[in-house]
Amino acid sequence: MSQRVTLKTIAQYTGLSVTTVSRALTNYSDVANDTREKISAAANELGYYPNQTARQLQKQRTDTIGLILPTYGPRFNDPYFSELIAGIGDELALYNFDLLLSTRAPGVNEIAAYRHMVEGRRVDGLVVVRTRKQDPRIAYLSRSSFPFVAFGRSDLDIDFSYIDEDGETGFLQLTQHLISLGHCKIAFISPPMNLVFANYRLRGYRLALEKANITYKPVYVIPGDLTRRGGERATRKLLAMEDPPTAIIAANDLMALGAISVLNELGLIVGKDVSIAGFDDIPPSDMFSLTTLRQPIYDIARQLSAMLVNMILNGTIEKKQILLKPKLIIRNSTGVPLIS
Amino acid sequence: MSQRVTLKTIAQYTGLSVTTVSRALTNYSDVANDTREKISAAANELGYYPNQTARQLQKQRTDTIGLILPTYGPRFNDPYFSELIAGIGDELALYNFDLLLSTRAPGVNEIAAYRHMVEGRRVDGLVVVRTRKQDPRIAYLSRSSFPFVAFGRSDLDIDFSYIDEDGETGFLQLTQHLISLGHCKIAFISPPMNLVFANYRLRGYRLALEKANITYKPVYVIPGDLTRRGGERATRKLLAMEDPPTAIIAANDLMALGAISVLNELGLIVGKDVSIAGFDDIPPSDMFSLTTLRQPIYDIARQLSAMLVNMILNGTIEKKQILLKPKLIIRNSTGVPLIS
DNA sequence: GTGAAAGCGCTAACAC
DNA sequence: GTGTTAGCGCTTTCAC
Repeated sequence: MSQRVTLKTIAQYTGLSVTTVSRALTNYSDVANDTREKISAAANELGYYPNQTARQLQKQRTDTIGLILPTYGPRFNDPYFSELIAGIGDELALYNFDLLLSTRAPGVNEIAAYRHMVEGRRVDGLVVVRTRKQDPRIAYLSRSSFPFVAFGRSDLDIDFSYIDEDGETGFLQLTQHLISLGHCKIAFISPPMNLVFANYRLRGYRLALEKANITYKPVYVIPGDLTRRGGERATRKLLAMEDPPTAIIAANDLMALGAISVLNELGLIVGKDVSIAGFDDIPPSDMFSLTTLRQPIYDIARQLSAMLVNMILNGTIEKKQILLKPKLIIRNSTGVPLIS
Repeated sequence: MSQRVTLKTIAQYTGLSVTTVSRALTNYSDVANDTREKISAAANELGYYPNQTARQLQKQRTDTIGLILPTYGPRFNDPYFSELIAGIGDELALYNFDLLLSTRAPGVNEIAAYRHMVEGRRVDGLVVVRTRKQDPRIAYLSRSSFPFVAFGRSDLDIDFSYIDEDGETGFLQLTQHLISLGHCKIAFISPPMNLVFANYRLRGYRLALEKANITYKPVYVIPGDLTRRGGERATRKLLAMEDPPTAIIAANDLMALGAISVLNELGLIVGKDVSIAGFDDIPPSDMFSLTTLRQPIYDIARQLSAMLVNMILNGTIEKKQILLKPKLIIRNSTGVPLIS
């Protein structure tokens, strides 16, 4: 590898001091015009590029934000994450910020990964996704007064910036849609109950039942894990019941797709024999004509990143909370129940 | 934000020198046992965590590898990328490496993003994906003798490490499968032709036709862009021809899914009215019973990362080239053609 | 075994 | 306008 070109190299080459070279190259303060030109000519010629690490150390800023993906199990594959990353990446590009990414399963190592980024000063801020009720990440970041934004709320008594979907209202609407079609045996495949949105979504579901005077049956609520496999397992259980539901609401689209694939396998017709609905409206969902609640993940990710960068750049203290209404998308996976 | 704890803080606290503290904390050389204990006690108490930036500057190593996602158009969403990131992230976690990620459309800014990571010394190595025939990224990295590995080959006369799928053999098999079913009007939705794998895949397709004495018809080859929308557009064109194909091979699953969605829309039955096949075997593909060539993206990503980290850690010079055979997965999207 | 000194490459305060 | 000095936080000779 050829000898690195540093400010020193240019300084020696031009016979000027390192300081002057630095100033000329960052368009700082007053440098004589011909000096500036001489220096940038030399910089070009020598192929100078500033060492970001040195700059970071000096400026105590990394121009980087961090994201640690909570991956449950190996080989996670969730369109949610690719939309998220695309949104964050595209937005950060506008500010010349970089994204430092780790994948880590929730648990002990997880906080270590956060410490590494935070206390190791690898990033200027963090995006926290899939918030949990007693979220140790949020507790930790808040305690460290480190800049962060979250995709989702938490049950902690902590004031922080977030964007979230109003899952309660969403599932209220969705469940009411099914009820209006004539369903009263409606099952719910829930997310892991430590996730905050699990409660909101479940609450919306229960509220709709209540309003329609349908008795809430706990056996109809099966815990899922947000993966397709999880959706499949839960659906199999539900359909094996002696009094199976006529409609299944999954807490996200991926599990709903799992449900659909089980129905297909059993030769049941989606939206006829059993109605299915989800949440997210990820790319494949329209192809299955899945009734769902649309959550603009990409846009939310962009907005979150913008919020975070502004916090960092302006040192903003006040927190911003945004609650979005998901949009009900009715497709053919939900229909009137068969007369039984 | 509370005062940062550095080596100096601990040094003052314990009355020892910064050097000794550093040595004690990195388990280096000989430090008296009680000194070491005293120091780690103090470090714990004060909540010390080494500043990674400073360490990087000193060691001239970042323990980070870079990935710049070539995103065509806004809101890209390709399961290919999430599998890739998952694989890289999981593997890097084993080595305590981080991943620095950018999204950038191919073009002028793209190389700037590479320069930023390479010459700005932000990373120790790079993963290049979706290689192109005259790939400026590979040319650049090779010229800079910067460690990198690629997912895919290139037409450049450059020796570098890569893993690639044998697309030619794959598409030969896939096309022969369709021919054996009785198809002779087989269309091909190609990737952008500047991508290296486009040629291999096209070549496999043509080779199969040739071997079966089927005349190659250029009108049956439509350029796509690897997205679902692109697959839809191409399919519409193909089906509107006066002599439409009975089978459509798409260069990747995403475009194949686009083809399927057009067929559904037109009320045509997949695998019956028209056969469809793809490449990748991404998660949704099995749900559409898509015949495809399986490419283990996640595993390839892990292996690529391992190769790269080894190059970095051991300063390996010799290049490694791996060509994998994709596996033909026959499902119901391909069937015998209708008698016409 | 421990410390002093130098330096990674850069920016910033202060002189002149 | 430009140079000198100091320092970001760490590791690494080289003395003692």
